[in-house]
Amino acid sequence: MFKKVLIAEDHEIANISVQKTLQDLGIRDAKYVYYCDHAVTWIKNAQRDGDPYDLLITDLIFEDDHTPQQISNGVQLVQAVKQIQPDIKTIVLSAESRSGVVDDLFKTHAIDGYVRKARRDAQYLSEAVKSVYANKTYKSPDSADSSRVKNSHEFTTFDMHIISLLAQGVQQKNIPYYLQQKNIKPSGLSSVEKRLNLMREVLDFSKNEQLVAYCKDIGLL
Amino acid sequence: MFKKVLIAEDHEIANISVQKTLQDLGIRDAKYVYYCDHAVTWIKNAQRDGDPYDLLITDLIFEDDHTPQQISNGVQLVQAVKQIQPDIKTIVLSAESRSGVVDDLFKTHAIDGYVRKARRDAQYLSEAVKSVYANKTYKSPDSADSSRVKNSHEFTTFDMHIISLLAQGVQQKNIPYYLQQKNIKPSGLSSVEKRLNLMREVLDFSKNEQLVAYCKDIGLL
DNA sequence: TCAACCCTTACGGGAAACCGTAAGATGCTA
DNA sequence: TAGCATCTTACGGTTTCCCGTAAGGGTTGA
Repeated sequence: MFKKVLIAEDHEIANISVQKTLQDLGIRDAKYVYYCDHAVTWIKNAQRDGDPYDLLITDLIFEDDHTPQQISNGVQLVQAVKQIQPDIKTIVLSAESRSGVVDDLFKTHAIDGYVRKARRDAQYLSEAVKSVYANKTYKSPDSADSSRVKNSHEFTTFDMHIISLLAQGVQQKNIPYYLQQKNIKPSGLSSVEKRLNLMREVLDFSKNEQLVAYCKDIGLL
Repeated sequence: MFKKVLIAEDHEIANISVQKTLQDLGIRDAKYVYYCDHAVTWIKNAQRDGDPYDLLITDLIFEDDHTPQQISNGVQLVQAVKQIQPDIKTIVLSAESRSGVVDDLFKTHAIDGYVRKARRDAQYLSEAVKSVYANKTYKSPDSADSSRVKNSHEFTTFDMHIISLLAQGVQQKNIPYYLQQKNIKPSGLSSVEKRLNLMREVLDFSKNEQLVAYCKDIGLL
């Protein structure tokens, strides 16, 4: 089993339980911190001292309490930690249920496990730690049934820029201007219109409001 | 200190920590349940056996896991329990941060304490239990900010119907038809337009896409 | 080099949404 | 009941959006 584990979780109540779960798994050396910056410091120091951590368990959202922090959320923390110690295992523990966000964690940030804070989260966390220790990835069963991909659409960054601008209240006819500002390749109004039309058609939508709602739901916005 | 305490909290991780917090306060007889209906049963039986509970600690939101329940959230639970045993003390433990909701809990449902799930929630919970035992109400300090109401907008059910229909892809000009179907009072197209215009103005938005995004963000959709 | 192709952009007609104005309906008060 | 206020609806002109067509611009391959 893992020897050294670092827990980054701002909620005291959650933090306590994670500690207890790890104890029940026979993990003695568990350090728990309430801020992302502290987590980075401990990872750094352990690495420097030749006694690195085996596993990082982190939340996604850390609440701002007016203590200025360099790193303010779990995604940034995972990135920073992997830069310091690329071989560290990571499990994310969060209430996030949107499949887009969770899938992105595995795909883009190469996390090893995801446990959604829900009914049997302690049990699933225990299973996650065991799975990850066996070099397997783990996703708690109640999280993210991304199977509902019916007639899904692979959103490009171009798509996301457009939808993001719409959600910010930019008028369609002004979108080309904003795209040029960011040096995004197709910037013509017709291209924007064509792309929106395609997205709506694939997803069987009729209005842009649906696109915005859909992207919010799956966590792309 | 309280003798008998009942904890209703579906998240295992949170439940474990609440138990531990109570133990640290010297409370031995703490029963913990994961469903509202179970809570009601235990309150009833204890009352019947002449050994009632002194305190109920409950979450607000209980996730549906396909186990059919009579009572599905903390507000309903508090109401039901007070009907069985009016003198029981109640502390709500929840992530809810909207001051309106919290204030309503104290005013309408006469709860004795509120602890927001946040950084020092375990510590605040401990303080809450002690305060409530001393017949004082308690509200955790971080749940206070009712100041962020800047240019907020109180959404009516009418507003929500309109935005919901938009998010479902209904064309604006067809919304009157849907409103009539549901016997919603103003159903004219002009009324819909006026209302949308007002909402956009109050929130300083220019497009309906922003309204949809906003409602998704604050959990109204 | 030319030609075929794909991607991007420009244009124009028609539909929908936006917005101001005013007429009608409802409700309250004197 | 008359008068006033408020809410609802109807109607138009303007803007924006939608969508099909076609022209420009770059790449590839014979």
